[in-house]
Amino acid sequence: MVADRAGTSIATVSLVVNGKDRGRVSAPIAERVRAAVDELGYVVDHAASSLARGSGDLVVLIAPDLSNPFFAEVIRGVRDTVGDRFQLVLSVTERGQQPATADVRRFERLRPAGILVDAPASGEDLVASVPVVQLDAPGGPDAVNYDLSPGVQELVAHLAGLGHRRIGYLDGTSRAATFAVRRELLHDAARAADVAVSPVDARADLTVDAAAQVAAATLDAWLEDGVTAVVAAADTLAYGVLRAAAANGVAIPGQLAVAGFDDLPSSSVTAPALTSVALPGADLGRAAALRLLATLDGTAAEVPALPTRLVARASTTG
Amino acid sequence: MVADRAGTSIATVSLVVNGKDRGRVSAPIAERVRAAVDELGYVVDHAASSLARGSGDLVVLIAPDLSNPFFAEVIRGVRDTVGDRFQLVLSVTERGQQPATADVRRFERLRPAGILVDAPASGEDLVASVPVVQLDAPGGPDAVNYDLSPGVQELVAHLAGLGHRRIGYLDGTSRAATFAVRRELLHDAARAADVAVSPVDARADLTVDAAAQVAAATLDAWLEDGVTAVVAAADTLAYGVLRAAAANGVAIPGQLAVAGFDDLPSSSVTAPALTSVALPGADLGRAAALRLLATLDGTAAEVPALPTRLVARASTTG
DNA sequence: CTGAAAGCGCTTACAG
DNA sequence: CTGAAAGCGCTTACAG
Repeated sequence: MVADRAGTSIATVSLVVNGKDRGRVSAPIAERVRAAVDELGYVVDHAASSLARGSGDLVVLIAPDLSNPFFAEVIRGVRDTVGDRFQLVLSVTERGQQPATADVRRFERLRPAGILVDAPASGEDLVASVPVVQLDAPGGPDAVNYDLSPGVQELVAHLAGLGHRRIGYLDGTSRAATFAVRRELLHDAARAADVAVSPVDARADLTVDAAAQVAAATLDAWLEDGVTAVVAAADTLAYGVLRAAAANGVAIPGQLAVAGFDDLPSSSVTAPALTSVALPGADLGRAAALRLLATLDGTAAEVPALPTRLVARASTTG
Repeated sequence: MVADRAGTSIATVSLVVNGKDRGRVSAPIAERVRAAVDELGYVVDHAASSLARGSGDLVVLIAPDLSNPFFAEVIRGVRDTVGDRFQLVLSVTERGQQPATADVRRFERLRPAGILVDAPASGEDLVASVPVVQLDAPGGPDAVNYDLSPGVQELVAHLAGLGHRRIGYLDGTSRAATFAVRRELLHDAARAADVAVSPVDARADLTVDAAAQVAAATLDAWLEDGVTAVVAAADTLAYGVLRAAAANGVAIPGQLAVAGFDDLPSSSVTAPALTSVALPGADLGRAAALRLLATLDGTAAEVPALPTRLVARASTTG
């Protein structure tokens, strides 16, 4: 340890550097240490510090593949909340994969203070030797979730109000539990509103390209089945429907109304602008981070589910 | 170390776990160790391992705020290349900030094998005790860059060919060097093609919302100045122009043609679809990761600049 | 082929 | 108020 060139012991330096010098180290000595630290550009070694301490100042956030811009919002919320107290590091899964137990295990090695897992594969048992908080993981323990019901009900009421009696559903291939919930809630709401959901099965990876391909292959089936509106499980999927419809001369919303989930920033500039159930990503990130911090402080805070609502735009209203 | 319940020494376990047992540990013993490891769910402690070894198996990628979906592509390229050999961890800056020296310093503590820095603030001296490769950092040492010239020239030729004689430019507020280069190249290409660039100054943060606001406030000035086409420094900025134009009844491309940089996936579904200089993000990530791996292997590979090209769509062609 | 031992750079009781 | 010492869990010469 170079900084004992301040003429003091290693232990004293450690105390000062970690701000534990209150009433343990005299002011002039602490000052000398700080000066030496500055001069030498010293920075405490994370590995050694974690080892000695038992755990470090890292918070890791494991998120699905970022091709869905929704996660950028979530990350921003986490980052703003975790702040300076911890160092946030991110990990993303491979394209189309959801975070799973193996990912948590791999990051446990880093001895983080805690782990955040966004949209994990359902049915995984995400326990670790450090606190874990899940995001958007309906049914999971220690999860912070959206309350999707109001948004979905608004959406169905909106479509029913516009006269749609039969809707198609473009699902994601994702194994995240939230997608199962979206589908179910939509079916429930439709039943209650006396709207039929077409049995035509369509599902795609969460990218515009993949969705456009699936939508192109499914458009005819939907129309033949009498579908007048398609709900996609995510905005990126809905973009694919928009693209496929444009390519095939299907008028939106004239022949087919389209809606999604997420309300991404770009959903206001699509052709036409997209109706979507807004899922405030940054809020989710903030809430989860807050919950993790509370757990670390020993003040386990229950976090209520986050509200969702419908944002109606031209892709349904014309 | 629990796993010496295999009836062997700690050292032997370490050798086996790290795959260094070839010709050092007998097969039956190695097998016994592996069995014990499996049973106990043992996983080597990263902090201790890094400490003893001097450096770990982490590769860190420091990227700007992810609200620009472009970076998701870059990350994917890096992830696919860095692969299993290293563990990729990401760090993102605060909204609107570029990676800087302080970020590199902070991650040095983790003793990564190497650090990748995407679109750093220009003028930063990003040296570290571990290899650093920069991405999209014109002028930086050890940088992997785009060759923007061909794309920009195609863009200007495209606009000139459509009869535009005076274009506006919506710049980003980002301090990343790539934005300075985009602006300069556009001016150069315009001069060569006898196209004027309007002196009307407009710059916005790289989000659709911010850009829409700036564009709304600038539209009149552009039109009064005789501008018939606007080039935005990034697609997200161009989306803002599209939104502002739609809100103000400015026809695109009739009254104003619009183009961007990046060619994001959603640029094919905007209203109208956006003309853009395509910057293949995943390729950039792959090239930079390859270069870092080569450096780590001692085989410093020079990586040529990545090609760019124009993708013309309805926002200019009508 | 295997094990005992030193050492990686810190932190934290503990003695002084 | 300060310092000497043990120990965090590994890896790697080194001796056997």
